[in-house]
Amino acid sequence: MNYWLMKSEPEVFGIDHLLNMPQRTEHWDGVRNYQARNMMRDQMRLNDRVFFYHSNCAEPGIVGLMRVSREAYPDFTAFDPNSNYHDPKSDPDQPRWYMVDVTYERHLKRNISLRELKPYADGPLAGCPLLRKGNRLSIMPMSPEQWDFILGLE
DNA sequence: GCCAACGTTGGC
DNA sequence: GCCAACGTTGGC
Repeated sequence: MNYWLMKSEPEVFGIDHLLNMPQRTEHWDGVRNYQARNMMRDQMRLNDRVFFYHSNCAEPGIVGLMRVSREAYPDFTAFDPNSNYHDPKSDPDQPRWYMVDVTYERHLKRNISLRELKPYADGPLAGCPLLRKGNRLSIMPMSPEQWDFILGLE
Protein backbone atom coordinates (compact mmCIF):
# COMPACT_ATOMS: atom_id res chain seq x y z
CA MET A 1 0.00 0.00 0.00
CA ASN A 2 1.41 3.34 -1.08
CA TYR A 3 0.40 6.87 -0.18
CA TRP A 4 0.29 9.80 -2.58
CA LEU A 5 -0.70 13.40 -3.04
CA MET A 6 -2.13 14.63 -6.33
CA LYS A 7 -2.64 18.27 -7.23
CA SER A 8 -5.39 19.77 -9.30
CA GLU A 9 -6.72 23.25 -9.80
CA PRO A 10 -10.24 23.40 -8.35
CA GLU A 11 -11.40 25.62 -11.20
CA VAL A 12 -10.33 22.98 -13.70
CA PHE A 13 -11.06 19.77 -11.83
CA GLY A 14 -11.72 19.97 -8.10
CA ILE A 15 -12.80 17.39 -5.60
CA ASP A 16 -16.46 18.20 -6.16
CA HIS A 17 -16.03 17.39 -9.84
CA LEU A 18 -14.72 13.98 -8.85
CA LEU A 19 -17.57 13.45 -6.40
CA ASN A 20 -20.07 14.12 -9.17
CA MET A 21 -18.56 11.76 -11.75
CA PRO A 22 -20.28 8.43 -12.45
CA GLN A 23 -19.05 5.92 -9.85
CA ARG A 24 -17.29 8.92 -8.31
CA THR A 25 -14.41 7.93 -10.54
CA GLU A 26 -12.39 9.72 -13.20
CA HIS A 27 -9.15 9.28 -15.08
CA TRP A 28 -6.35 11.58 -13.95
CA ASP A 29 -5.33 12.92 -17.32
CA GLY A 30 -2.97 15.64 -18.42
CA VAL A 31 0.14 14.71 -16.45
CA ARG A 32 2.99 15.87 -18.69
CA ASN A 33 5.96 15.55 -16.43
CA TYR A 34 8.23 12.53 -16.64
CA GLN A 35 8.87 12.17 -12.94
CA ALA A 36 5.16 12.25 -12.17
CA ARG A 37 4.46 9.86 -15.03
CA ASN A 38 7.04 7.40 -13.81
CA MET A 39 5.51 7.32 -10.37
CA MET A 40 2.04 6.76 -11.78
CA ARG A 41 3.19 4.12 -14.24
CA ASP A 42 5.71 2.24 -12.13
CA GLN A 43 4.64 2.61 -8.53
CA MET A 44 0.95 3.38 -8.21
CA ARG A 45 -1.05 0.32 -7.38
CA LEU A 46 -4.72 -0.48 -7.10
CA ASN A 47 -6.22 0.85 -3.87
CA ASP A 48 -3.27 3.07 -3.05
CA ARG A 49 -4.47 6.02 -1.01
CA VAL A 50 -4.29 9.57 -2.33
CA PHE A 51 -4.68 13.06 -0.91
CA PHE A 52 -6.62 15.37 -3.22
CA TYR A 53 -4.81 18.72 -3.18
CA HIS A 54 -6.23 21.97 -4.54
CA SER A 55 -3.55 24.14 -6.13
CA ASN A 56 -3.43 27.58 -7.66
CA CYS A 57 -6.39 28.88 -5.69
CA ALA A 58 -7.20 31.10 -2.73
CA GLU A 59 -6.33 28.55 -0.07
CA PRO A 60 -4.13 25.78 -1.50
CA GLY A 61 -4.29 22.60 0.55
CA ILE A 62 -5.53 19.07 1.04
CA VAL A 63 -9.28 18.76 0.73
CA GLY A 64 -10.07 15.08 0.55
CA LEU A 65 -9.15 11.44 0.05
CA MET A 66 -9.19 9.21 -3.01
CA ARG A 67 -8.09 5.74 -3.98
CA VAL A 68 -6.40 4.46 -7.09
CA SER A 69 -9.10 2.44 -8.86
CA ARG A 70 -7.25 1.55 -12.05
CA GLU A 71 -3.53 1.23 -12.55
CA ALA A 72 -1.67 3.11 -15.26
CA TYR A 73 -2.82 3.01 -18.87
CA PRO A 74 -2.09 5.32 -21.81
CA ASP A 75 -3.36 8.89 -21.46
CA PHE A 76 -5.54 9.07 -24.55
CA THR A 77 -5.94 12.85 -24.33
CA ALA A 78 -2.38 13.05 -25.66
CA PHE A 79 -3.62 11.56 -28.96
CA ASP A 80 -6.52 14.01 -29.35
CA PRO A 81 -5.67 17.11 -31.40
CA ASN A 82 -8.64 18.89 -29.82
CA SER A 83 -7.50 18.28 -26.26
CA ASN A 84 -5.64 20.85 -24.21
CA TYR A 85 -3.32 18.00 -23.35
CA HIS A 86 -2.60 16.97 -26.93
CA ASP A 87 0.99 15.89 -27.46
CA PRO A 88 1.81 15.01 -31.07
CA LYS A 89 4.93 13.23 -29.88
CA SER A 90 2.92 10.63 -28.03
CA ASP A 91 2.39 7.72 -30.40
CA PRO A 92 -0.54 5.37 -29.69
CA ASP A 93 1.79 2.47 -30.47
CA GLN A 94 4.33 3.78 -27.99
CA PRO A 95 2.50 6.10 -25.61
CA ARG A 96 4.56 8.73 -23.88
CA TRP A 97 1.99 9.63 -21.20
CA TYR A 98 0.00 7.56 -18.76
CA MET A 99 -2.84 8.06 -16.34
CA VAL A 100 -4.58 6.21 -13.55
CA ASP A 101 -8.20 6.22 -12.47
CA VAL A 102 -9.03 7.62 -9.06
CA THR A 103 -12.17 7.19 -6.99
CA TYR A 104 -13.51 9.66 -4.48
CA GLU A 105 -13.46 8.48 -0.92
CA ARG A 106 -14.41 11.47 1.22
CA HIS A 107 -13.85 15.13 1.89
CA LEU A 108 -11.72 15.99 4.87
CA LYS A 109 -13.80 17.36 7.72
CA ARG A 110 -11.94 20.57 7.10
CA ASN A 111 -9.37 21.64 4.56
CA ILE A 112 -5.78 21.32 5.68
CA SER A 113 -4.01 24.20 4.02
CA LEU A 114 -0.46 24.43 2.81
CA ARG A 115 -0.07 27.38 5.17
CA GLU A 116 -1.01 25.17 8.10
CA LEU A 117 1.43 22.44 7.06
CA LYS A 118 4.44 24.67 6.50
CA PRO A 119 5.53 24.95 10.13
CA TYR A 120 6.02 21.17 10.21
CA ALA A 121 8.55 21.23 7.36
CA ASP A 122 11.40 20.81 9.81
CA GLY A 123 9.58 18.35 12.02
CA PRO A 124 7.06 15.62 11.26
CA LEU A 125 6.90 16.57 7.59
CA ALA A 126 10.63 16.89 7.00
CA GLY A 127 11.48 15.77 3.49
CA CYS A 128 7.91 15.97 2.26
CA PRO A 129 8.13 17.20 -1.35
CA LEU A 130 5.04 19.34 -0.88
CA LEU A 131 6.96 21.63 1.44
CA ARG A 132 10.17 21.74 -0.53
CA LYS A 133 10.83 25.12 -1.99
CA GLY A 134 10.09 25.45 -5.66
CA ASN A 135 8.47 22.05 -5.81
CA ARG A 136 6.32 21.68 -8.89
CA LEU A 137 5.52 18.00 -8.97
CA SER A 138 1.83 17.42 -9.46
CA ILE A 139 2.07 13.89 -8.08
CA MET A 140 4.20 13.05 -5.11
CA PRO A 141 4.70 10.17 -2.73
CA MET A 142 3.93 10.48 0.97
CA SER A 143 5.43 8.28 3.64
CA PRO A 144 2.96 6.44 5.87
CA GLU A 145 4.17 8.59 8.74
CA GLN A 146 3.53 11.81 6.84
CA TRP A 147 0.13 10.55 5.77
CA ASP A 148 -0.85 9.67 9.31
CA PHE A 149 0.46 12.92 10.71
CA ILE A 150 -1.52 15.03 8.27
CA LEU A 151 -4.70 13.04 8.80
CA GLY A 152 -4.14 13.45 12.50
CA LEU A 153 -4.48 17.20 12.09
CA GLU A 154 -7.99 16.78 10.79
C1' DG B 1 26.72 16.93 -23.85
C1' DC B 2 26.39 21.82 -22.63
C1' DC B 3 23.61 25.51 -21.65
C1' DA B 4 20.73 29.61 -22.91
C1' DA B 5 16.15 30.49 -23.98
C1' DC B 6 11.73 29.52 -23.21
C1' DG B 7 7.39 27.79 -21.14
C1' DT B 8 4.94 26.22 -17.09
C1' DT B 9 3.75 25.75 -12.31
C1' DG B 10 1.85 27.52 -8.47
C1' DG B 11 2.26 30.35 -4.15
C1' DC B 12 1.54 34.79 -2.94
C1' DG C 1 -0.62 39.70 -12.01
C1' DC C 2 4.07 38.83 -10.43
C1' DC C 3 7.88 36.10 -10.30
C1' DA C 4 10.95 32.25 -8.50
C1' DA C 5 11.89 27.73 -9.48
C1' DC C 6 12.29 24.30 -12.43
C1' DG C 7 11.75 21.18 -16.69
C1' DT C 8 12.25 20.96 -21.60
C1' DT C 9 13.99 22.18 -26.02
C1' DG C 10 17.20 22.84 -29.45
C1' DG C 11 21.39 25.06 -31.39
C1' DC C 12 26.00 24.30 -31.30
